[in-house]
Amino acid sequence: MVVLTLPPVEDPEAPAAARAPLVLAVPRDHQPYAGDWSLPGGLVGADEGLEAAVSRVLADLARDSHAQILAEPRHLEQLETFGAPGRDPRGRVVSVSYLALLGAPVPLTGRAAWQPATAPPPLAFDHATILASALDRLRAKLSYSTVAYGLLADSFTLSELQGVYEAVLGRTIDKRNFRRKLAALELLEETGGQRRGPHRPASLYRFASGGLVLLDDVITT
Amino acid sequence: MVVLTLPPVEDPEAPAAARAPLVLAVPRDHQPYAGDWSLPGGLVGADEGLEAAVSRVLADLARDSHAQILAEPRHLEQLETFGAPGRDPRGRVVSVSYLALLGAPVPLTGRAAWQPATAPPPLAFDHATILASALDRLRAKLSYSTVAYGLLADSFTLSELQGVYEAVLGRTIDKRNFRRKLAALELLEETGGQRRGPHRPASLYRFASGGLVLLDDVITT
DNA sequence: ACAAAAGTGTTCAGATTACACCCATGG
DNA sequence: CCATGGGTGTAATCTGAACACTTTTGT
Repeated sequence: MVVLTLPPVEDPEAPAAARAPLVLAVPRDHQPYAGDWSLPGGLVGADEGLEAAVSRVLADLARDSHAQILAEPRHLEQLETFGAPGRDPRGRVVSVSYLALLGAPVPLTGRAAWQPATAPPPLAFDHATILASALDRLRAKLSYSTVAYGLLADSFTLSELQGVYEAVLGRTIDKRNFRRKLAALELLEETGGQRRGPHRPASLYRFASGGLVLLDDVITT
Repeated sequence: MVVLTLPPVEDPEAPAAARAPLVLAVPRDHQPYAGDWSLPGGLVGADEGLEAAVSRVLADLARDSHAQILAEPRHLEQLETFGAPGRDPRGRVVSVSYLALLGAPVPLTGRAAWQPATAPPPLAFDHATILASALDRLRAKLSYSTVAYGLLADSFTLSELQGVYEAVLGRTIDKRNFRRKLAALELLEETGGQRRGPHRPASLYRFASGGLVLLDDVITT
């Protein structure tokens, strides 16, 4: 289970790539790999669907961390399945990895913690591989779908949306071109609300079609 | 295991969509779903990797069908993992599906047979879902990668390559634009060989980089 | 008034589309 | 000599990239 999110913007002057994704990790205190971090996971019950097991793992995490929002990620999708013999020294384990996206790094009270996803601490088993595959998938999907919604609140400003693209793709995007392209795609609708601050207020938007939409091609501007 | 290929061109006048992909299927003679067709598969051994199990299943198929080529598909990749309880009435089964591509529908001597993938006979279990997901993936991937190589021989003419795109995408493509784009991508190299027939000989090409290459975007012409 | 982010057009280059004819060979 | 598929160019349009200033608010 790879749970990813983006930290809030701290230094607006910092390069886009500096706002790196965070991943939810749990420290291991038993062998093997004691002291390393691991991605949360769990066994699938004998009569449990894969999605059901994912929900259960997330619900447990939410309880342990006193962060209810973890139980309802904004986006959830299956990634790869890993089954090399020897990936767990204790015996044969096949793991079906899932990607969960959250709108913000909610504070966690338990042992789980947010770690930088692009430069994580040492990870147990083949979890570094699993994490890398999740990040690749996320980056690829930003380009041809609306997955960005998974990393935002229900309503958001155009600058916030642009910030998600910049943070995940690791480069800056031209504001005017970004907005023009977005307007042409007709995916967003104004909520009517505004985000206020020590500056001109920004209109809030939402994705017109709640969930994931695949595009022919691409936000690359 | 979804093994796909394309039939040879029969009527050059027929619309591109008429050359529909074929899928390798095996008739079931036991309950449940006796009389239906199923996708080939097998159990993963206790100390066997997933890829190793796939190779074994393919090798068995190749032996039963007297078609050695089945054991070495041109392309192989993991697809989705299916684990809903009740997908097999006999008990809990989790299936990791794989996509294998072949350059041609080799003749089969055993019980396995080629079936039209887009309008298959009744399929057992959730195999229709698995097949549909494989076709979706193949179509999507043609647009942003060189998977087409999986459905061709080692060397091929530009018209054959174009035929793969037309058959899988189900529409015709302009010959001159297709070739111009391909030239710009610099993915192909001439083998020096020629394909002869009752017409001007065609130069043979191969993909310069043996395997799969992902493109920024797209052959859409 | 000043700082901060929101919002908005135009120009240029490269890419994509549409479109039709001659060429080389086998039979 | 004819049928068959192989191979090639150009003009019109669309799309993507680069680029800077004015507006609205909070303090």
